[in-house]
Amino acid sequence: MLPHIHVMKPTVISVPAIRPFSFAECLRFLDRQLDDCLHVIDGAAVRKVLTIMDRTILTELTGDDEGVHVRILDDGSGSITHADVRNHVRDLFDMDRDIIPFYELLTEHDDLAYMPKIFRGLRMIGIPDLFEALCWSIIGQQINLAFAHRIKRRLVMDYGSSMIHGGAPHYAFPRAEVLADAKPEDLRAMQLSRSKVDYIIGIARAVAEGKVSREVLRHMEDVAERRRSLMELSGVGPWTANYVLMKTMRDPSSIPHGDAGMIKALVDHGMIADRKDKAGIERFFVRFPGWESYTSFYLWRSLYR
DNA sequence: GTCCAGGAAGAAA
DNA sequence: TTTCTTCATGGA
Repeated sequence: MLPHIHVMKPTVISVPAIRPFSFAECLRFLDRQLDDCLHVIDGAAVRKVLTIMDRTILTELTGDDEGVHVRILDDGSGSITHADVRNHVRDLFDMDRDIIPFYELLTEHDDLAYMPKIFRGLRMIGIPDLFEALCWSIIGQQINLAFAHRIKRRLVMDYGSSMIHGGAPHYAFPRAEVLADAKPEDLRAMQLSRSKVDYIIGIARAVAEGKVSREVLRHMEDVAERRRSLMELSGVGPWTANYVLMKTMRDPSSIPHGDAGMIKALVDHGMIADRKDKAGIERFFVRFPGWESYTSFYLWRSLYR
């Protein structure tokens, strides 16, 4: 049996994007001082454990205006192909989308025309793992993001796996099979509400049993059916369903209705005067057909200037 | 003390 | 069907 030998020259995979693309702008969104435990910002690079087809690898992502460079720091079991990594990163940074039509719509809007300039190349950062997206959105319901990240960190550190690099652990979100068997009182101790504990365990079981997955959703007739299906899960309302459709399923037309941050951005931009002006919000989005998700994401981005 | 955070479910009206 | 109430906690 051969001894395990470390590869001296780490593998680097280049992933080109459809321009305009800006890795710096994507990094800016990831680095919001929110202490996200699922990636580590290190200067111009971000280290992140990627879960691809149920296996984990540790990567260091850098990039420029042309794309992303993926350095494999730990290939885990070694069974992930470069093509799989490339496809995963393309999805994570939404790199195959032509966002010029979106920029044209923004430019036509007097109060948002600054966005294609200031945020140029920003892509909607996704959450490829459906279970993570569901849990994260449930954790974040109705509480501020800093608090939500603290709760997520406790959950991930207790139930997630990690890969060591530079003496520091890098975490992957827990598998549904693990959280399906978690003790409710242990989750409750992480300052999740009793309701959210029930939601998360229930969804973990549904995902572990294969009742809910990206594949199951993808095979449905249309977005409306996917939305209905997600909302059948206890704990998933309109906001969460649309958030998951945006971040995981890459639906271009889902709006996170009721989202506190989005509404604040609309008020800040003078699009609506009253936070509960639903009709005003509907009127606003009429100007961005097919780009409602991106518009919501750029509105979120505007909150961190 | 009050109000708001990247809401949802169950009860009440 | 629409409108409260409750849930959890922290910060402004």
